[in-house]
Amino acid sequence: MSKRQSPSFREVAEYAGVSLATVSRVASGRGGVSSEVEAKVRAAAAKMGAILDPREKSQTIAFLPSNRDLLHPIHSRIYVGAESFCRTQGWELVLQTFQYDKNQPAKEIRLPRLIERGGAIRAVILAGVNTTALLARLDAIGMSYAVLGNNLAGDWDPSAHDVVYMDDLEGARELTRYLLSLEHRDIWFIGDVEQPWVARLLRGYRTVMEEAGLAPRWHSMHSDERQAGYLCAKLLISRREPVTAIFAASDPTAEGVIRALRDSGVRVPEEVSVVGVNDTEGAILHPPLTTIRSFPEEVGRHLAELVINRIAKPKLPGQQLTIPTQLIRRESCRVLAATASALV
Amino acid sequence: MSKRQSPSFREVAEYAGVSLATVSRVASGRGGVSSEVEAKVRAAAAKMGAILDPREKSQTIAFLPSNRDLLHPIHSRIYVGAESFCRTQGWELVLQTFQYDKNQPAKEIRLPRLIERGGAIRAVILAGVNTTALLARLDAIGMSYAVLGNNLAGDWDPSAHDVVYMDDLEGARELTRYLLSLEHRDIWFIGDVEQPWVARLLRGYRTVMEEAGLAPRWHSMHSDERQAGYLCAKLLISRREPVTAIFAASDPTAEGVIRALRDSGVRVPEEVSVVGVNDTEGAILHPPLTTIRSFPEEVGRHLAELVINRIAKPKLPGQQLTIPTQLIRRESCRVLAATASALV
DNA sequence: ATGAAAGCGCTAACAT
DNA sequence: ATGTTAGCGCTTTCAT
Repeated sequence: MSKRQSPSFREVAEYAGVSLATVSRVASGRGGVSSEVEAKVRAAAAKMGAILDPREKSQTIAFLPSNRDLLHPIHSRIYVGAESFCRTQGWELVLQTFQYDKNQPAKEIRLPRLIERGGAIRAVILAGVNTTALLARLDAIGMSYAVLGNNLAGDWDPSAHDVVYMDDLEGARELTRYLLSLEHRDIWFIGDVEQPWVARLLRGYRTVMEEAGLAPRWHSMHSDERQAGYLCAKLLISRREPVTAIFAASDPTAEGVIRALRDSGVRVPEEVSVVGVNDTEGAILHPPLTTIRSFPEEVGRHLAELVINRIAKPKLPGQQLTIPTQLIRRESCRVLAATASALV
Repeated sequence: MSKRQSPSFREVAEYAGVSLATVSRVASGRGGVSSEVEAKVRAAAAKMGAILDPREKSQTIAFLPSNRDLLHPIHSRIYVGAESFCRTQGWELVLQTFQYDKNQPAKEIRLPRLIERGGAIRAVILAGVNTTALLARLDAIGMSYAVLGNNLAGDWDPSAHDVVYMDDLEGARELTRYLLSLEHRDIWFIGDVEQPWVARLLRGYRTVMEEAGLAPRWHSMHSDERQAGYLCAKLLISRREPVTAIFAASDPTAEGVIRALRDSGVRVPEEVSVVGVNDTEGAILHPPLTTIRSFPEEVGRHLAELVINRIAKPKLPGQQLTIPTQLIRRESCRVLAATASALV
């Protein structure tokens, strides 16, 4: 056990030429201190290596996949990537699921106790589905954070924050272009459009379809991803919609779609091509699924890097980073041949 | 903010009829206090609702899936089940992956900082792959815990601890019996036998095979589960081993097996039946996989229940709980018909 | 092993 | 807005 003790408030006070009470006031953020004196105190503390905020002692960062019941594989993998980077830097990373209402104003959000109270947690990585109110809440308590940009609902200005994006918008465009390159024209989009990232995928799909002079068509269902895929596909079939390819908003959704098609005697990819998103389980489906890979471990690594950098240099302007996706061509798509879809 | 303050050491001292210093000594565990006086102090503190151990203030439990690089879906789901139970009881649950050497003695294990230091964490749930040294370490620092029994290597006495088991041993027996009931006789077991839970599955398989007067046969490979399945199955094929059914030690392993068989032109289940374990991805495979379901959320719930109970009643004898598994019959198995396996 | 008393680090109350 | 002073909660020292 090292005796490494940080200088006391009394010592900081002497060094800064102020009273003990003033240092205490600065440290507690209770107010009643002029900004000049506060700056003087903070400068003194920094120079002496004194710790005013007990959080500075913590070497632990929190990873919050907010507002998700289950622990999505993507988020597990983001955590794993972030954790392993943290470890190399001497930091530890704990994960805690937590929920708050999407309409809750900043002040009313009850943060996890480790974050709210005491100096247990030094900084936060936000994943999951978040609102700007949570960012405001963290700002208010002076907690540093980096955030996964994809799932942040509503309007906000990313430039003021440390943000990492998975480039699913471009991924969706690439996927759609790929289907077009296979001569498909009757391409449907299936997913829960209420989810912000699905809305963005839809946007990418629409852009490319419209640029190609085609009518984008989609069906949305707010439900379990897999089930939504199954039910939406069944619906398309029963309505005898013209369709030769289906863009599913996730791999599980694609799995549901494929199962629905198979149950209805429609062959994949011979009659209908199917693509998914994220490459979470595409490799083990039958047929193996064409999808876009989104490198969650890499995303986690960068989130960790940004937040650790933020801790070291609080004044730094916010950084934004976009991780490209990669089209993974497997066997669930086929060039649209003379053998038209059974459904047309 | 409520003013609920716990009684001070001074008050406890007065109540117990000892000095402030003695209470401080008891609280810090520094020693130099007779056991009678210590008991008197603790009794007084308990009666007054005073907090001697700062951990008592914490309402947060840690979930440690130890020694696993990735965050296995099973462990994610155990966490989710445990977290949601904790939440209903007013507790929070944080997850942290952490590694230690299997040969490390208790004293040398570096625990996560939140657990080692300060009063951040009240108790621990151990999942992942653990050694008895970690249990000893937690005992030494007076940290309450419950442990997932399946993955604890080596000899130990469960009766002294709070343990939850997934009954994979009986699951393996049931699965083997099921294959026997389909007339299979040439049944191979594939998995990484170095993993404690795989060793137990193998034991269940062997027991039933031997009771049926059949020779158990297995192939082990220390590798990625999926890849191990693929390579072991390929090996069986290339060696032209007689085989009509394969017991894979996990669903991913079964997926590898099925892919290897398909790549070699062997049809599942027509020529070879395949089963998996844990039902993590069996439902989305093709053909849908017969497997045993192990209810990880339920396991998590019970782990949380045991550890919360332990906090409330530290003197209670250890409790052990076994969660049964369930055979899930899907389409990857077939009654062995006159059409003998292509490999025989 | 225990207590009395001094000391440390911080907060709170009060004064200006 | 800042300093002075008192006080709280706990640890440490020293004496027995």
